[in-house]
Amino acid sequence: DWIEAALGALVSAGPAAVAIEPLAATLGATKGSGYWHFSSRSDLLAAALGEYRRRYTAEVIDTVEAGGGSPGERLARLLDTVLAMPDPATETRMLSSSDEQVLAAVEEVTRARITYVIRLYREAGWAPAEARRRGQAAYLVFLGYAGLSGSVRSLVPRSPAGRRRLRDLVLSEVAPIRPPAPSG
Amino acid sequence: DWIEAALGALVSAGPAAVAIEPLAATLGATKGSGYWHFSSRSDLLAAALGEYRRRYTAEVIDTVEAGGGSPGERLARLLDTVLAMPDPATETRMLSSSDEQVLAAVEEVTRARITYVIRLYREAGWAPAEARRRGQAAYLVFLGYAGLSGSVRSLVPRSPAGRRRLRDLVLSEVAPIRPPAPSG
Amino acid sequence: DWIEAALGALVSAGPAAVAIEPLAATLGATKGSGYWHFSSRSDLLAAALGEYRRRYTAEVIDTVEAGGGSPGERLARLLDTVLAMPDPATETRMLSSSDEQVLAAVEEVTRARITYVIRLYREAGWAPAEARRRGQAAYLVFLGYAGLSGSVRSLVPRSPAGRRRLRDLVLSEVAPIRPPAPSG
Amino acid sequence: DWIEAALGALVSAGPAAVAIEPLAATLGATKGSGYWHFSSRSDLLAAALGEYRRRYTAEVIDTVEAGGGSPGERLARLLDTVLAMPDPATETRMLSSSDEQVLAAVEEVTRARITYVIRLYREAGWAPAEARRRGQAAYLVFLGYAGLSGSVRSLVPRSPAGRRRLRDLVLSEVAPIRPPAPSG
DNA sequence: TATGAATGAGACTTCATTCAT
DNA sequence: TATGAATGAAGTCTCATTCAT
Repeated sequence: DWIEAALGALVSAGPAAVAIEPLAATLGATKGSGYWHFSSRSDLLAAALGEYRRRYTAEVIDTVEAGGGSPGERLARLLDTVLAMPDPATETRMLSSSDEQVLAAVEEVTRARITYVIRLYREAGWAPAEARRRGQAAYLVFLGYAGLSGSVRSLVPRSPAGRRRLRDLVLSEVAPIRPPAPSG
Repeated sequence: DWIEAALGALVSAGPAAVAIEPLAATLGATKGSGYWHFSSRSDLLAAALGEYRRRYTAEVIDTVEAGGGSPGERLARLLDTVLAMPDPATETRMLSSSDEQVLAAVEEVTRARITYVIRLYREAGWAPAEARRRGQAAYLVFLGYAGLSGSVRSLVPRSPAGRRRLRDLVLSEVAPIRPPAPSG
Repeated sequence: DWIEAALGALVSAGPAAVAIEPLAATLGATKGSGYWHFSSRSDLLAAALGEYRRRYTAEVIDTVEAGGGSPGERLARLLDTVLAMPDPATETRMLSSSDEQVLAAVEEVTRARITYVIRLYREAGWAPAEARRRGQAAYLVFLGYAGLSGSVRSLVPRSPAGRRRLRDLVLSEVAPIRPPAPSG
Repeated sequence: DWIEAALGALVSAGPAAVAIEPLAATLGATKGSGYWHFSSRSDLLAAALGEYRRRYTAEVIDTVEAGGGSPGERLARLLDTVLAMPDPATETRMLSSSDEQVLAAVEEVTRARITYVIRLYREAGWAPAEARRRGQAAYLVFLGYAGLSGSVRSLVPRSPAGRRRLRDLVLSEVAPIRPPAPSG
């Protein structure tokens, strides 16, 4: 229904597309109906953002955690999941919105995600400062990947094998999760 | 004049802001005037994108090259320059556009930039495949940084010192430019 | 309940405010509920107007009459009452409505009020034509006062003392109720 | 054109009717055209109110003054003019508006008109306080007349003769302009 | 080289009203 | 006796675009 359609618009076309009239047209409903469910466009957007926060952050983390395994295994699964997401450009569209509401949601999900990644590095045995650096670096690579995926696909690995290679690059070189061997 | 104002709008507010009506208001001109200079909004946007390509890619590379030095020194200067750019969110806004024209420009500048970075890694002595991987990783980090800079500033280093630290992180860990010592 | 709220809206914001949606919001009820009680907005308005006719005309006259006294004393009390009414702008709002229903109510209350005032002048001993003239003049002053009270408060006496002065002005000069002394 | 139509709507149907879409329909133009001439509905209303202030206050006073004569003659001409105005309900509609803009205009014209009437009484030889009382009383009668004219026509003299009688009532009884004879 | 005027599409919002349950 | 859901008209506003001068 409306929330599903709003989330769809948000993910596939960005916050600007979360508007009552076009969604009504999509749903075969009238705008009056939209204004029954949501008191304003802003209200509709809030609902879509709430759903986004849930599905694109909390649920992903929960699923990864539910799978268990070592921090490295979980980070690998997390990367596999997020690199395989359809519409990675969603991330970039939200990041580049100038809407306060959107920005607040972006801040929240970003913080939650980075916090989780840093936690994985901590669990893997890295010292706090080092874990933070690596977690941030890994997240920046993800965002960059999402940005390019949405536009210049030719410059970014899109095949499963390519994505696996990128995942391994992050895991072993960009921000290795396996701590250095105890001694030289 | 119009092109300057259009570039300003592009850089500070994104492709969507490159529109004839608001720019006319900014310039104290009339919409009719805008349509004399540019046959359509698309035409105006094309001009702004051309200017963007020049100033935000070619000129930056030329300046870095003109400074000379080792590949490592040049990459360091390049990072210093792009991390210090005002409005880093511009990158994200362009990346998230759905306009074909914008996307074509994005593809062109992205390709040129990555090609240059890869070249630096080549010059530093890395084998082609390795240089490509590192160049891409470095560019992804830059894009991620630009994305966060435009929205969640609190999560990204914005101070000169913080930027220097990020630059060094890229140079020495994420995608080291100094090739491994010949022997163990 | 609904009628009370409708009368409140009528008196404090005019006939246009007697609408189902806003009243439902005020009452914490739904629009559907409103349409159960009243078949249409017009029906609701009719109910509010009926209540208005009762409370703002018949009851006022009855109360004044119940107080007894000479015609002059009763007119004085009537003026005190109507000049002290909260929301005198109600009168003006109804007068300026273009709704047939409202206009019919206005005609009815106006006729009843003027008739009563003329009766007081008749009882005070004035000849029919003279009583009619004075009654009308007195009512016009009241309406003018109500009009200004709702907008340009600074130009109209709002304090109890000011209202008393206006009342006395009407009673003794604008439309004196005490008939001229029989002899010079 | 637009201003004329806006004034027409204001005078014949009240401030609420001064809206861009309906006027566009009336004029056979498009709303876009309206938004070319006026940046907003508020802007259009401001223009209409400006015109109203001019024509329904300043011009009336100027014309009356231009005719010359004693204060009594001028007040008589003023009353003849305003009692004969088409759409007297305009006054009531403006008085009962809740729009700040409209109220400000109402305050301005009311003040200007009452000031002028009081001046006539002063010129006729009345002391300041007395002139003020009479001026206000006369204006209240005018407003009351305007209110009833717009709604309950049957209760108000509409014929030229009836209006003349009302004018004379004001001039000689409600608020006599001829000062009392110097001595008993 | 512009300006002024206008058009029309698209989106926002408010309500009176209807209707199945 | 309601409630929830939906419709549609009417008004708001912003812009890209066109065009005569």
